[in-house]
Amino acid sequence: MTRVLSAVAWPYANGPRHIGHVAGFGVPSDVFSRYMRMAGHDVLMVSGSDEHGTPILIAADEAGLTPQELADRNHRVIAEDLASLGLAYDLYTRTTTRNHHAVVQEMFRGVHDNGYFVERTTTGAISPSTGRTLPDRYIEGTCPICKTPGARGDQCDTCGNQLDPADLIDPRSRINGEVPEFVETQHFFLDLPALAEALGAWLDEREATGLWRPNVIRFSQNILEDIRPRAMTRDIDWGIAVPLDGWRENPTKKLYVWFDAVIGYLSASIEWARRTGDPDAWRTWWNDPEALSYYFMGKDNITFHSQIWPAELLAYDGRGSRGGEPGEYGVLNLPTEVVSSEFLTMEGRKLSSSKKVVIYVRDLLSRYQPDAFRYFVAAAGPEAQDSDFTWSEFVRRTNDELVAGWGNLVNRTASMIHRSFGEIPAAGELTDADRAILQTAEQAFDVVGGLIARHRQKAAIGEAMRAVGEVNKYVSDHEPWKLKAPEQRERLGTVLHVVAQCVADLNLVLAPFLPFSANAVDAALGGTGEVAPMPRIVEVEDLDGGAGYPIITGDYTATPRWERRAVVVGTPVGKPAPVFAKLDAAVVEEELERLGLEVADGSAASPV
RNA sequence: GGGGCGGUAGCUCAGUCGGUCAGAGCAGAGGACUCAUAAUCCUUGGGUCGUGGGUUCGAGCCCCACCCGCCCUACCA
Repeated sequence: MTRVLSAVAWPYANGPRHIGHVAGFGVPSDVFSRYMRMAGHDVLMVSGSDEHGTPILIAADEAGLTPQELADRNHRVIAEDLASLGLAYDLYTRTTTRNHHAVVQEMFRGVHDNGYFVERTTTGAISPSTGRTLPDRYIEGTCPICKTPGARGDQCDTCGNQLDPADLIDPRSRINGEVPEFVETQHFFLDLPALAEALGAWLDEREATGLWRPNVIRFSQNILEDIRPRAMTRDIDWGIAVPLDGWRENPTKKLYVWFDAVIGYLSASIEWARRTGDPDAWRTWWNDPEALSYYFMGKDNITFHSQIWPAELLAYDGRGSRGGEPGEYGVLNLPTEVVSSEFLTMEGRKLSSSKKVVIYVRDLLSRYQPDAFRYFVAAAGPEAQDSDFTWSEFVRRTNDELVAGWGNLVNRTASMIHRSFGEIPAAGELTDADRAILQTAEQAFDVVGGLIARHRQKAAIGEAMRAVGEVNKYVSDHEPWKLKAPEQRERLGTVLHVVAQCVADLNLVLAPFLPFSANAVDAALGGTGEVAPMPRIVEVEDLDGGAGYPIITGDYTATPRWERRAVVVGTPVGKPAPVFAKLDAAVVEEELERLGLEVADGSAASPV
């Protein structure tokens, strides 16, 4: 047994999350974590809502709410959505807890005490009325190069040139239209050059394992070449206070949201431990060098997980070129693997909440089964390259593969057993063909499990579905519906027993991907319907006296093992109800209309 | 501008060390079967592997240039 930390990217709480987000970090991390639990490992899966930073402030202003009110609202929505998808977190929390603030401040002090912050004075834009930092991209004006109005402070979308916001002609705040003020301001910069050697050594060691996806390791090594100190504080009044005298009291100096967000993996582990009643329980995942940690995210987050976060850990531990000592958390493990997904597009376009090219998780789940979406993501998601979600493909995958392939196998199996025996029949003498199909089903554990462990979920579910096809073929080849004569009854029982065993095997193999239907399939074959434990939302008190909030948690100790469980002869099997809902072909048009797209020629969509 | 990734059948995508690597699924065509949500099973057509060079006995695979798409570019998260 190995301890495995599943560190899942923290959704940003400026609004509800769309299917691209959960396809990138949600489904893959849950499939992996469920599998690792079944394989007998001690998994701790943590995440939470990322609630600081400028975009939250802006969204709150637009909604007429305080940032905390906005974060409260969105945290709840996001948590409910993730739980509805069956994502089995041990703890899904948030960054506005007092526990998180305290852990972040301890990390800051550790890094500071070890000398890995440098103070620098920079020129930055602020909003005169609020004193808040105005990030480059929240300033707009006329491009000094191509003279196009509406250029952003960081880049002109028209001519593509990178800009300095101070050079914009007639600069304005995109937030409230006022003229930004450029002021000198003091900030703490993480001294990444002093950590570069240690980061490089860690990446080289990781590369040597051959496990990281090539694009992730190469990208990570590449960004090391031009490494500079990076500001870890901001002029903003929403966030975590800088825990130093003279800074702590300053209401407009806070820690950079990314400095605190990645620490969430640690703070959530600590919060989980405190809630279990064993406050040091997190240490076996973080201080034991044998423990493994996997970080799941979209590709836009790689730099924060393969550079900023390990740099924070190395600095806290005192493992950079300036030396130092670990703080009270001890020497913390660096990531074993940064598992990054690519991007999901929709109908050929980039998903964008602001441009309304979007399907929110909640909307999807209000109309379709979570497992249908999970299946699509596992089978056709952006695992190693961008992939496209289209409604026609979603309907096809659901109807032709899930319903017609797997659902039908379950249904015909249960139906025949119910009609002919009413219970799981005993097997008589086995033929070579019987043994062969049983072997195929049992081997699926090794084949599929090995692929999931290597983060090759598309190949993994493909192998599982290939095995489903072979069992369907076995049923067709052996035509149990023709074995009607009394002297054929033992053979009929044998065939149905074999099929029931194969279905039970493949159900466990598919359980990490399709947890809801795994329970339904188990029940259809007379089981208890509890092969895939589900997460739940719980309202909790803040551990340190702050406001209460909802979390996702769950008890996953009943997870079955990743191996064949012999079906029990005599288990009653009732008349089955279909496990998967077949989708009407009309949903393609309905959904495209909802998106403001129209069907062009049956499959492709074009703008209205 | 710089860095990275990708372009393979009508569609969506696999192709690990250069050597059965021209592949799968779907869509199309034909057949078998009727237990099952008209589901299942069998057979079958179809590709200049983005373009142009190069290395090699041999190149989707390695090298160079170019075209197209996407990501990052450090004060969005």
